[in-house]
Amino acid sequence: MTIHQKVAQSEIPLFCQGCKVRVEGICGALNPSQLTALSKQSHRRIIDAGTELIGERQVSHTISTVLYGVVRLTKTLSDGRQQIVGLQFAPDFVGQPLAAESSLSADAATEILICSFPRSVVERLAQDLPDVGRRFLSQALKELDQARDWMVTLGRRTALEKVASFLLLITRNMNRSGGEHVGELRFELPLTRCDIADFLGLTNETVSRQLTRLKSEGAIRIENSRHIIVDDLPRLEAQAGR
Amino acid sequence: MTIHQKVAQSEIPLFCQGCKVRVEGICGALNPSQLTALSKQSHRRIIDAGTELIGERQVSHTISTVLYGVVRLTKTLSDGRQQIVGLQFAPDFVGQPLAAESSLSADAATEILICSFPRSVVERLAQDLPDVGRRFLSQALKELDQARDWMVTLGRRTALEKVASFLLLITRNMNRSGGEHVGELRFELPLTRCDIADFLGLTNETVSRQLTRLKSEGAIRIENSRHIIVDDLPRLEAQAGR
DNA sequence: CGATAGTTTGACACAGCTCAATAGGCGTGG
DNA sequence: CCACGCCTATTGAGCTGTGTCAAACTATCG
Repeated sequence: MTIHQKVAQSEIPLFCQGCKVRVEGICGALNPSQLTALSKQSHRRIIDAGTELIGERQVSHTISTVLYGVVRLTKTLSDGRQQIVGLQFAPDFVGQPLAAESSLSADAATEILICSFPRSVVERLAQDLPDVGRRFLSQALKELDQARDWMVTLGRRTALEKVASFLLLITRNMNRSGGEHVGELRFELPLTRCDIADFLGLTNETVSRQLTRLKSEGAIRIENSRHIIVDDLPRLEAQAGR
Repeated sequence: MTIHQKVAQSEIPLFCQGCKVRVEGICGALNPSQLTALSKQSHRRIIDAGTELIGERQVSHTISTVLYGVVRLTKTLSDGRQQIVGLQFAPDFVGQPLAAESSLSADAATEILICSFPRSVVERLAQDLPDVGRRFLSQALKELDQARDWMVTLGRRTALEKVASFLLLITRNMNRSGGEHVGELRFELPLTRCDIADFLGLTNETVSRQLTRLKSEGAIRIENSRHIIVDDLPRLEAQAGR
């Protein structure tokens, strides 16, 4: 590490040092002094799995960056039918940049660590710094693309293909750190069978059946029902229905 | 009309006068001189139904505003299964503001009138004028919200509810001008039965059956198979499954 | 060690798909 | 003006994938 880098790092607020998503997330668009200003208005906290962050049709005055864990975005029909419309992993953010009122509810799917800012502060930043605004637009477009990809899965894939696609999605997002993985891939599912069903537009029974089918065909192994090992990634990809 | 308004209008480039979507669309964020500059780089054209505007995985250097008609955004799996992931009505725009390469294909569902700008010009505008950037973000968030609403429909509604929801969507977007409509609502469907099926994750046969079911239950009338009359809006809304 | 929540498995029903035949709308050409 | 052909929509009959309901199994925690 050069002296210059040391100085640059020392300017980063203590609060943000060691934050794994600082570079990728919204904060990546800020210089050290802006980061210091923002860090004074933000606070970080651990939240239990199952806790609701924002309710449907509820006004929220904070925007949060996910540092660890998975947040589940759901929509619910009046008769109780539910659909998960998005999963937020680090370094995604939760909360709407323009509208205060949410049209969906956000829950902690797993235990999560988030860093929250007042909406007003973030909006001022977005107004003053084009780079911040562009990051918001960029995340919105990324989420839009993901949502549309998922629409194809919901509308046109079979149950087996849906479950395989879901496992691939999780594989990609839970193992983001390491780069290329050769051989076996293993991870903890961040969702219950019911959640997976709500994400895929299926029932938990069907999800369970398709998982055992993938297991019996040798693509995956299941331990503890939450812990999955992908033995044959190409086969799983084929079963997802390119 | 006051004198001031007359002067203001006279400053608007001839090209843009009479453009119905000028205020709502992206152009609404521009003052007359900016509008004049942009209008010199834009051109308007009528495009036949069925014409492809942007292909999947294709680079596009223009961004267009829809002035009239309906544009269909689709994703296709390698085996030919198709899903319509969005419909663009006036004054929505077509084309990605940040990425050049599209992850979906855009077709004219009906005959359309669009106004196209070079991507580079629009991006410079977005960079220089916070308002333009905010309009892009705002449309992206609107589309994200629509996509997520549609995910609920795809994943959790029955065929009847899907078709009813589709008719409501069209009703809202084809009759946007008039405000409150009492009594009968009538419109031309911008999509064939196959397109509707691709939008709803169904087959054309199922779409057809559910339409006749809605007809026989008295919610709608069908003339010419494209021309629909909504007799009982509340019933249609009930059948969409709030 | 029992209680509770989540998961798997089975048997059966039915919504929606597939395949196939018929009907309707519209343009072209005789 | 009617006849023909093409394309789209409708209707029918049977099949299948996924949902429903119910029971057995597993893990976790007090």
